Amino acid sequence: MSSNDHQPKQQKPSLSRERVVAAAIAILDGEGENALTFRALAKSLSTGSGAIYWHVADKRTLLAAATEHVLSEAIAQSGRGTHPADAVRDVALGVFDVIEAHPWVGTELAREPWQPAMTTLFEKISAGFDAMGVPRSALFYCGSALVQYLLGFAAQAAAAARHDFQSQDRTEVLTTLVARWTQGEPADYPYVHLLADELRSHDEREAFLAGLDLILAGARNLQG
Amino acid sequence: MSSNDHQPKQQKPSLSRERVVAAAIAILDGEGENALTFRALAKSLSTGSGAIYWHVADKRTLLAAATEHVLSEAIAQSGRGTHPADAVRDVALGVFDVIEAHPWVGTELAREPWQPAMTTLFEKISAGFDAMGVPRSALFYCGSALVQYLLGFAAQAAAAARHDFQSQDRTEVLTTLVARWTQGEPADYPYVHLLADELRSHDEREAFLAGLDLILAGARNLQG
DNA sequence: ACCTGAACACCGTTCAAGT
DNA sequence: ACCTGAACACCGTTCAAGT
Repeated sequence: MSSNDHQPKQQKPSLSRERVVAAAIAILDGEGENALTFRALAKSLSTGSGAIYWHVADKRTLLAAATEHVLSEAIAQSGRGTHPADAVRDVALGVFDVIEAHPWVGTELAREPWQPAMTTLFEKISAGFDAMGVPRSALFYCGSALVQYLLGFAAQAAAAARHDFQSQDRTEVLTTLVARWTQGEPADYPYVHLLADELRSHDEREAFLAGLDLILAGARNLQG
Repeated sequence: MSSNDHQPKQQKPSLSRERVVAAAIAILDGEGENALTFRALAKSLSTGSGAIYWHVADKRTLLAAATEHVLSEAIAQSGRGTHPADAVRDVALGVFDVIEAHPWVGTELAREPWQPAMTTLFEKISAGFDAMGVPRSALFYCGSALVQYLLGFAAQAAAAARHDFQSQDRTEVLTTLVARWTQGEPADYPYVHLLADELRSHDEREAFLAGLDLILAGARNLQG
């Protein structure tokens, strides 16, 4: 059509599993979980939807691969800290940060908790508890408890992000939540009403760390 | 066809929100989460799929109503115990038992944590922590931490149940999980390999209670 | 070996038409 | 007011046909 038609044709880069996963992550981050369909993915990769199946087995696998991509590096690099408890905190905060940045990771973890990266996480956490002096017989329970706390946060954060994404208004979402929260009679729900303001104004990271410290304190309590 | 054809025609009971929810629960319990479709539901109620929309707004609402139905009663009746910590344990165990009996409740909680029944749960838990002597300023964090631990268990239990449901063989599922679990080099994952046997043989209820006690011990630690 | 895109099976949801 | 069931829009996935 135009005069620069004769410049070398844009070499279409061939598809690969990495490019598919990268495109999936871009859609998930930019347009939300519901926007990820094989048709949308094919369009963003300028290919047919069937082509994707040559590189990933199905949507579950694709979601797992995307999760693994953003999670594994964060977990691998985490775990620093002079005291063992700090190292455990650092690992947990690594996951926290990933979920804040990519809420769909929270959805995926809540649905399919045992991603490969979670094994690395369990390893690091167990090492931390061991270094804290937790007896061998309690290591598994401590690790499991921390993982489950993490998964619970993931579920809650992902649900909140999904609602935010729909209404584009964080304050409105929180107001709605607090309204439902305080729907019961104050006489029947004194603590809920007492703590409703904190629900509205709490800092997620601070609450996350406070809960983490509860588990760490409980674990410290198990020292021989 | 047969001679008792002239008995009074089976009076077809009219539809209602309760009957729809009850039928949904029956499908979820009996045939699994994937079996719940509006077509299957309509068939089991001997009606058209459009009729259901007269009683429930959409599938999300239906799932929430089903969850509320099995969860609210369990939570309302729980919370007994002579010591405050026992009362908190009792509430948490109530949810544990519901999820063991109806794994789809775990999926739903992991996806949509703030069901109405969860407000009652938060109320009871907060009362327990207060009675344990947790300072007012830490009540919200303690309650949130316990809820998130519960949600994490819900996610994990539901995922396990989904896998069990597919392969009809709990041992096989566990073997596969442990195999993936111990896939890494023993030198790189010493704790994972050390604890793999416990992953295979652990009692869910015991592990759940052990994690719960970690949080309770941490909370007790906050006493003024 | 890898890509194309129409076709298939199956959803949730709507709605004109009935009673 | 409530029910019926075909129709619609939209999925994930498959597959014959191409290169």
